[in-house]
Amino acid sequence: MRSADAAAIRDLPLFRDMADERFDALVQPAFLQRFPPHVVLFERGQVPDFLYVVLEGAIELFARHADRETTIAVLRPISTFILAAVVKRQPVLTSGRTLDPSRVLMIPTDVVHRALGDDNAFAQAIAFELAEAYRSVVQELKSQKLRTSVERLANWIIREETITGQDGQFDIPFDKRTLASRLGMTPENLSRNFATLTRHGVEVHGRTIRITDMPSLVRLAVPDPLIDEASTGA
Amino acid sequence: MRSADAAAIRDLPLFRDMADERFDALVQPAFLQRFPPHVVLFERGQVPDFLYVVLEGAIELFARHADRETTIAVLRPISTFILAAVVKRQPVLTSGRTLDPSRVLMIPTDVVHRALGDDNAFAQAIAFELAEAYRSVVQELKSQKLRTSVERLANWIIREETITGQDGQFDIPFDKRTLASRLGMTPENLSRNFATLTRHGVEVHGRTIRITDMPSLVRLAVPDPLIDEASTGA
DNA sequence: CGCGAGATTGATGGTAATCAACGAACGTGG
DNA sequence: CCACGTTCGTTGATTACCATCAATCTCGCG
Repeated sequence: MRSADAAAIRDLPLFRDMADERFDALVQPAFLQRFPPHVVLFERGQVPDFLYVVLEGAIELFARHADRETTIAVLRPISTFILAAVVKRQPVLTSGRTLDPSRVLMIPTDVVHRALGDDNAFAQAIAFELAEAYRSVVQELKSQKLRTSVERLANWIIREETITGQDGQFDIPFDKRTLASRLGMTPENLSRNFATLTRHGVEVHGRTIRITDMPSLVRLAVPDPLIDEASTGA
Repeated sequence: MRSADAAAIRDLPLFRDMADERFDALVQPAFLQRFPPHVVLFERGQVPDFLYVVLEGAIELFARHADRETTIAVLRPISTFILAAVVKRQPVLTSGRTLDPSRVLMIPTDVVHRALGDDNAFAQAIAFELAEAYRSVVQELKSQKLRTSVERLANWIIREETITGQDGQFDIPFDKRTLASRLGMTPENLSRNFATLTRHGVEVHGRTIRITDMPSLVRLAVPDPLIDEASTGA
């Protein structure tokens, strides 16, 4: 593993408070894998053999049902995923695949469990991580149940702009079809929603989005901290 | 506190593995409160002072946005709630109110945090509890994004029947309007969906639901373990 | 017995999915 | 270097699903 990676992982909330030797015990048996884009890392329904940490690239968690498919989350560096299934040793509820070329750390489930039992700081960190993940899905559920699709899009734009540049402009970090799936709509509907937002202070050129009239956009979006605000990360 | 309550709480996954003295330290400073129906226990946006455990009755977690409102979860005995906000000391994302007359145990946040730091078994139990809660919301999100409203209702009926009697009949445990909100539809739409299910092996009389043709109902519902199956509870 | 909350039913409109066709961007091979 | 094909996105037409508004019904309870 690159030393830059090791440092970055070490600094994750999940590992930050561990003793050095414990951290080593966790990371030594781990694999660092590189994946091309659009590769499935695991299928839903399997008890996971590994806890994953995305170091580079992007991972999509998605679910299929009948002939429908939807994106549950898109993970960007540096985040863990399928922690809950690892902790409970239960089947993962989603499948996972790369969107971009990605580097992923894979820590065997048994190793995680050993650390969970041995190290109280680690157990606490896992509790924090899961609490954060839980809150984030609740926000997603609220967004889905309380907003129309164009409102979800508008709020996504506002949030993305604050995360990235704050210069009123940014690029969509993946396919529009993936964005549509993330936001719970069809690609066609996403197109139309972008067209609608044209009348509310948004310009779209390819993947580039520019906010020309933030007050107008905010008026339509009605952002709500209890739905949109990312945690401070503890 | 009634000794039957104490025993029941003691046996919760969250507390089961604690040493006796730790459990006492947690429960001694707690309050046992009795609430009438339709009383708000806490409002969204506040950092919670207590971790709640519902011992009797039913609690609804709900969210408002603009002039819309939806039910995020209904808690029945014996479950904890707003654990994630307590663990992270962050504002709760939902408000909470009683549906029925309820008895609720309230454990001060500080006390929970002390136990979290002191007791590895408790920290692990919290991680498990949060993992379970996380998975449950992910299932809800999948249901919401991948199913139509009549499918959600059909699956809810199947699930409820297996949980309660398995004699093909049960009572809806709350108002139909609450059920509608839980399932993400309007009361009017719930009515129509019940009417639709009449043609698929379901009879409804007031709050009583009887399944007369399970294969037919299953054919419409297409239940999916990764959406509908409750955890074994560890 | 009559009131009132909850539930149902009907009529209508809006939101979003689907089906279909077209257009733009990109990569490949001739 | 350009023709071609493929993929992705857009646009249009239509349908399905669901919300809303309004009226009526039911039933528990004072």
